Amino acid sequence: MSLESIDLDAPHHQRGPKPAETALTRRIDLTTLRLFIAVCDEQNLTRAAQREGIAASAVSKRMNDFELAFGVTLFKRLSKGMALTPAGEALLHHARVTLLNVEKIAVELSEYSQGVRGHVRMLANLSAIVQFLPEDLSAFFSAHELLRVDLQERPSGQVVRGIEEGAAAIGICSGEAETRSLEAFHYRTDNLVVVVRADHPLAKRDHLLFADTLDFDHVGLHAASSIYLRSQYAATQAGKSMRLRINVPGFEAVCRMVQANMGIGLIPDRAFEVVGAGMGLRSIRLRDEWAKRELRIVVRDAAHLSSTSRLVLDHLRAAERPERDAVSA
Amino acid sequence: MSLESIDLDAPHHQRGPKPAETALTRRIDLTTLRLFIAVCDEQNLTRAAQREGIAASAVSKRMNDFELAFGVTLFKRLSKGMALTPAGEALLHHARVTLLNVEKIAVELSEYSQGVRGHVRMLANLSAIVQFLPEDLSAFFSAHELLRVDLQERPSGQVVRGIEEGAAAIGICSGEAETRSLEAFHYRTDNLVVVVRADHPLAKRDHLLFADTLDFDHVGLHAASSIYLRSQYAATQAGKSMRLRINVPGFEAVCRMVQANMGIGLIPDRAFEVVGAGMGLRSIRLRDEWAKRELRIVVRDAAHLSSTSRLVLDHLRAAERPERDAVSA
DNA sequence: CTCTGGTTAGAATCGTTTCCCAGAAAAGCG
DNA sequence: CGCTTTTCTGGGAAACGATTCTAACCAGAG
Repeated sequence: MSLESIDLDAPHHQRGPKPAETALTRRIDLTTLRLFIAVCDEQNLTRAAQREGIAASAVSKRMNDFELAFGVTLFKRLSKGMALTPAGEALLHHARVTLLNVEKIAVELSEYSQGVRGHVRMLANLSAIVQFLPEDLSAFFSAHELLRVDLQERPSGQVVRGIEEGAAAIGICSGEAETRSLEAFHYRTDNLVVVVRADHPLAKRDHLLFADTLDFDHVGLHAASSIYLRSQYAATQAGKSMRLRINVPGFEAVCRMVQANMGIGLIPDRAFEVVGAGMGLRSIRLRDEWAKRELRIVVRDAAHLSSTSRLVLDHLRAAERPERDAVSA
Repeated sequence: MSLESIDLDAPHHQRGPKPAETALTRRIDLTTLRLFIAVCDEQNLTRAAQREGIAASAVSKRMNDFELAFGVTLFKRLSKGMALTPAGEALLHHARVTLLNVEKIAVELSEYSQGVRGHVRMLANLSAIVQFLPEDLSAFFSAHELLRVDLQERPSGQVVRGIEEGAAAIGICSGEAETRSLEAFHYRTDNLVVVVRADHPLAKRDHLLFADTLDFDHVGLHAASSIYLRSQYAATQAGKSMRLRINVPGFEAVCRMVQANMGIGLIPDRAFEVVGAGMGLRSIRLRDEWAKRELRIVVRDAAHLSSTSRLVLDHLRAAERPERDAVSA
């Protein structure tokens, strides 16, 4: 049985007939799962029954029937209550995530019942979320009040993966991330700036080359961030090293650290305007070519996007033009 | 008299913070979700009913009741069949995920019914999976035939996150990853080696300093990998730059690229033995101190681990000793 | 023997399915 | 063009099946 158990997700045929599996799948129902969780929580069938507002005997029957149906013992019946077996623990984990999912369904559908007309799941990296999405999405919402967006932050690589797997419809990632089989569109460009205290030797400069900053301590973003990766690489190219005092998660944290005199930071220009403006810090534009970065929109298949997602996609794609390219018409 | 009206005493102070939500959650059941998916797939209620082996009117009723319960329209009823509304699409997505989960439950419980005694979910980084886990786990399975392990590959940072969130019980990540609130144990150490073609100028060397390799083109791992990060940093420290021709995902791909004369590669020693041995390549040990790396086991709370997970944890922790530390007995 | 906690039995109840049919909209056909 | 046929979704009554309830029973610990 060696490594067979390592998750091999063989893509079965469309809806292959699952001979015995289907029969068992049908014997699972949410009420049973809910009760099962209650019993696990309380380690006591009677209390679980009270909590769920149902007779204890009914709970007992459900648990027994379930065990019988699967030929599995979920609990050890002790005189003091019920204790999970390993099989029970396995079930508990899956039951929890399943019910969590069901709650999501209820919440989302309730929103629709209260007038929401569409839902779009999005993944985006930090730069996009901090700099552009708030305004773009709020502009979008003012035109489409009844739409909702579920936005989650992920590093660019995970964004691509999430879109590929269908976890979300629209993703925004760094232009350097491999988009593999996905369709990609230009979204925005930003420019990295150096963040320094007002009393820093570099504070009076108008613009800089990254190499000029390498004589000072740096505050870095977390290691998976593309800014961190890119600046490390640039330091290497310059034949110098970057003196990192600390790595923090998020642009605001970078600014705080800069404020606390831990070093200088490197963040996108718009991010500085948003999170660092009121902190008495200075931002200095980087002239290096790589400091001008692209953010891209990725989708699995633009042609088959849901109408709602398409609205969002079109809006995001159109968002930049008024600011930079004059529309020729 | 529906169930709501039978609200006799039952003071549920326990946890009733979801007044309306709970009620709605209870109106969702898996049969309805399954039927709903069938209707979406077929875009036709009658065919969906046939496929599920049930009367069409029953399906119709379920769909209508469901829509009524949530005050939502899921389908546009066309004369040619049923077409999803945005609300329907949202539901479809979640319904698919939920049913997939339920199938996992059925599969896993079936395994238990066929004798499996325990299940452990693991996350590990690539280095661990390629180098050590196959042997360690297979040794483990030969001692515990009736246990199962679900192993998924993730970059070290995501491993930590997954363990924190309870997505898995045991994680293995780079020693450099921040383990935050997790408990961490030593797992193994490996040593990076330089992979070169047999006809490469460095091929005859017995050992190297990383700095010696910087005059040659490199084949890099994907940007999130700790090897890539670490070697970039080392190049910086050495005051040189690393000339990267290409980044690839996986040790075998690195070796293939080296074979194809794209440059030299940097991978762990054991990984070379496993994936690069038969490719006519040479591996040269790196003497740099940082090239000796640690892999760590992380868990959320070793004291409260399930008995099955504990077996795995103990096995993994004990795995290295026979090779390095002689047991004093 | 008493308390806690789980299980069983039988009756009442509730929900679901089925069957049959109606209405509505295309599609086929003279 | 009008008529019939097909296809599809919805509605109602009866039958069936599953779940629940009450009440009693059982088993171990203190």
